Amino acid sequence: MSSVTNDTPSDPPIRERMPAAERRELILGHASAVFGRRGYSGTTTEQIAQAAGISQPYVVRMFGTKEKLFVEVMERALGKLIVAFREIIRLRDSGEIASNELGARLGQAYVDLIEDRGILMSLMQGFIQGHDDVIGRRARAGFLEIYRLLRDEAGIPADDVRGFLADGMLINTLLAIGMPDNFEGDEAATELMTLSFGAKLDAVLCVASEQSTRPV
Amino acid sequence: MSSVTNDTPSDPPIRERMPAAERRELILGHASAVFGRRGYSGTTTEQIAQAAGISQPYVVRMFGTKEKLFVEVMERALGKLIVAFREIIRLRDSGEIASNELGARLGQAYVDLIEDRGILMSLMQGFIQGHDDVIGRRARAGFLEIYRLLRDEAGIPADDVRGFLADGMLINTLLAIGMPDNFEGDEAATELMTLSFGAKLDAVLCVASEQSTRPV
DNA sequence: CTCTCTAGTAATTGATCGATTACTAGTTTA
DNA sequence: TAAACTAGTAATCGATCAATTACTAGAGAG
Repeated sequence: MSSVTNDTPSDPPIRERMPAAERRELILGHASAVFGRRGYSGTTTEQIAQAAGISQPYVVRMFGTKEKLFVEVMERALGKLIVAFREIIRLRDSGEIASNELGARLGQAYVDLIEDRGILMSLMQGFIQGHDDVIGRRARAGFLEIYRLLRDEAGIPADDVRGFLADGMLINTLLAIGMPDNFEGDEAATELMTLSFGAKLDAVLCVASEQSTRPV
Repeated sequence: MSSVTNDTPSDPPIRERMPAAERRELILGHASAVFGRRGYSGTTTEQIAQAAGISQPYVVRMFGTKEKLFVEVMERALGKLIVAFREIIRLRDSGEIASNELGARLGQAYVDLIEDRGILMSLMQGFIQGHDDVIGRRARAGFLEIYRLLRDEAGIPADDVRGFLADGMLINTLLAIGMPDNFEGDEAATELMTLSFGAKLDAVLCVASEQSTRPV
């Protein structure tokens, strides 16, 4: 009797048995969503297990500890962000987009990642966990990796990179605070989100209404 | 036998007995520091009690629940932020500072609040807790309160307010990730912090070295 | 001096959570 | 087809934590 409470990542038909590598990726996806919403300490391995439709001990045994799972989630998120940015830089290098468009396109690539909210949110939850020895160290390294990527690989002036990251942190904060799901037509909230999410606003509010009415 | 492990807020000589109102404020100060570092779920009432030099049940009984204590910490932090901003606006209204300086002075007022890191950090920990019904609701209201204050009372154009908040969120993230305490001379980290903290960089690194070598 | 608050603690409790152990069913291989 | 490995679960354990209870000491009022 597998009473399963599935979560965001587009529930594929519940399969009973699955190669470890595939199960691993599935767990990471759900863990990303739950950690992203509830934070590291606020998330239980049981919540992740339920989201992934498996038993709690299996989650723990596959990753060793909750902490190791969280670090893997962070690394996966960071990896996806870096891939997205590098792709834009590649398009610039190959002349497919103009140099003066680079910043805007990178910004769009960032906002596009909201679609899977777990990516940006689990990263942010890691950033906020700076006091933890192992998570904090990984988070700082990851943050600086992004900074160097934008400055050195993309060739963006340092203070523009700072501004870019600042915009990103505001976006993260608005998502983490749950503004898209709970603004209830508030005029100030609407204005601030319009300015922050730009053309992606519709998508953000759409993803919000999908993901807000769910358990976990 | 009062074996006391005091925390940041400039340890006054340990007094045995104290009026409730005074004790309350003392607890709020220490709770702000601990919640700011470890987050809501990551903090135990015992850690707050040790920081404040009292017993764990006393902490709980004075505020009812951990959640109520956290909300009070948030409200106190928000209050201090608003007071700081209103003071700058008042100086502008009374002509003591020029209108075109307003943004810079508000920014400085924000950065000055880093001195007591608990204020900005406990607020940020609240922002990140958007999924929680009661904390999230309060956090959203507080965030929008700051937005309206800057836009309507200070009269700053909406998109400049957005930029201002973005800069603030980057500062918060750099503090929360523990960059000032752990950058270890890294070139990129130094550059980013210089750009973000500006003239306050020295003070930030100083507070860091004071507050990093402590328990809790 | 004693009565009565007020400020505080020690002890404990029930719930929760991460982790471990011991098991089972399904799949592959020889 | 039997052996060996892989994918999974159920049961449980020890630790931790917020909260409650029941107590004690000190200060002020009469």
